[in-house]
Amino acid sequence: MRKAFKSFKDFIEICSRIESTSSILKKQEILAGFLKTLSRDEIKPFIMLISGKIFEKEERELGIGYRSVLSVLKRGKIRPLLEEGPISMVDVYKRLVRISEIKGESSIAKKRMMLHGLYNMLSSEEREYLTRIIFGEVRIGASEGLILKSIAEAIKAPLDEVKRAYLMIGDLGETAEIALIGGRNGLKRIKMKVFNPVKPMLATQARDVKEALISAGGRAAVEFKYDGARVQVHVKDEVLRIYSRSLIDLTQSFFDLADELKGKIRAKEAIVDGEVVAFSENGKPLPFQILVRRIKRIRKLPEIAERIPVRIFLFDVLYVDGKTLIDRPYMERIRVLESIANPDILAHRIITSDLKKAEDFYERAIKLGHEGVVVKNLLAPYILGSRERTWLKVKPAETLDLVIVGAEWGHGRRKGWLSDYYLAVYDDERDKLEIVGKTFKGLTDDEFREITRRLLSLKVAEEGNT
DNA sequence: CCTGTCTGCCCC
DNA sequence: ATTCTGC
DNA sequence: GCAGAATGGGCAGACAGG
Repeated sequence: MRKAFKSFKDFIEICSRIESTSSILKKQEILAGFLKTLSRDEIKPFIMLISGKIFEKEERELGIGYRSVLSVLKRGKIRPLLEEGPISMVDVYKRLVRISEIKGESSIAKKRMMLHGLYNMLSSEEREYLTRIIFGEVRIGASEGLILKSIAEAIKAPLDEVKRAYLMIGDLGETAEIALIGGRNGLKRIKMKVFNPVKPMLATQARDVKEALISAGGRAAVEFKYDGARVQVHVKDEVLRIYSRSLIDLTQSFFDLADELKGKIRAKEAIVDGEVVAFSENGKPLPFQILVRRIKRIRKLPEIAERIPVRIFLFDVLYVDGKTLIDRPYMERIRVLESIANPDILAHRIITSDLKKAEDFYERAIKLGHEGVVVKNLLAPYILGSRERTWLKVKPAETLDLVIVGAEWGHGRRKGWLSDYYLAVYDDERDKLEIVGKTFKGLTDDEFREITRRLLSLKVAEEGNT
């Protein structure tokens, strides 16, 4: 069957049809229908454009943002040298890729020039969509979930099969390509593979240890929750790579850790899950803000690495030597993890049904400078890319003593009250108040009246509305 | 060199 | 990361 | 309760321009 090439205009038409449809099922039907008419080279560009991403896992960036678009739009339209036919959907995508490839001196000007050329080929409606694509804000209600459903519908496969494949490869365009070309068999062949990072499982919040322990089944694992960056470590023979939560390769940023880990994971192949934490010389954990200085740093990385040593704490394992473990219960995975990893790179954990012991463990985590704990159901499988209630994080609520240093008269319902408060924190070292923010929430009407009265009695100056 | 501006499926 | 909203 | 969309703060790299 021969398929007609899609113009960018066809793409826009589908976008606006989906956007103006409120029913999710209808959107899905339109999308599935369109997917079926695409030739193989058009699948990936289409998926990327409609989800407003241009790139998925690639280490590439567009380098065009708000400022560049604004400057290009201000230039207005120029007359094209040749009257060209309608631009194809794939061509628009390729041009965006080409823009991303421009680097080095005067690259910004060149990028803007190319963008200008592209805008000039488009109608005003097409331009609007292109702008939305560039900002990653297509927002027509065709997000990840709907696209997966549409792929499933297009090839008449169960949604779970498509989802499973997507979670294993972590790339929507590739998933669509495999599904639409290779069908259900193509999807089934996809397996978890080393150096193919997958989306990590996430935890939901619990109020306190008691609530967490009860909902985790009474007897549960309690692990330290570290204040660092979530990472996935992949090993095969002598090669080791470290990926971030969003599947970015961070091996370079943590080159020292990567080296150290090679001798500490005893498996031919493995994918493990953990947290990287910065430590001070005296062995105290440092806050995330310190760690982040190493992430994606290039300049003076060795010096920074020396100054900010990091440790890793592994708490799960997804794959070992050809075996995918995500469907196995937590306890079994932990046993495997303990059998392949050195004890000094494992997250601190206890397994208990005793609330007192769990709470003591939590207190100890806080005292040692960690964020709190994560309480885990012992039977829970590892659900890729999902926020699950089988993992419950508990951390202390942030509280701060603040002083109201300014207020604005309210509008509408709050007319006559001071309702917008500037808050400051007292800086001991410099003996002065530092404004840290502003709030207008969290008070009842009576409290507003009371605060207005008290603030007026304490007033030192007034200007305009403030 | 240094400094300011823009950008980023950034990290949390 | 958190917060809000619509389903 | 869930998923999606919107939001914030801070940080470093790349480039432009002096």
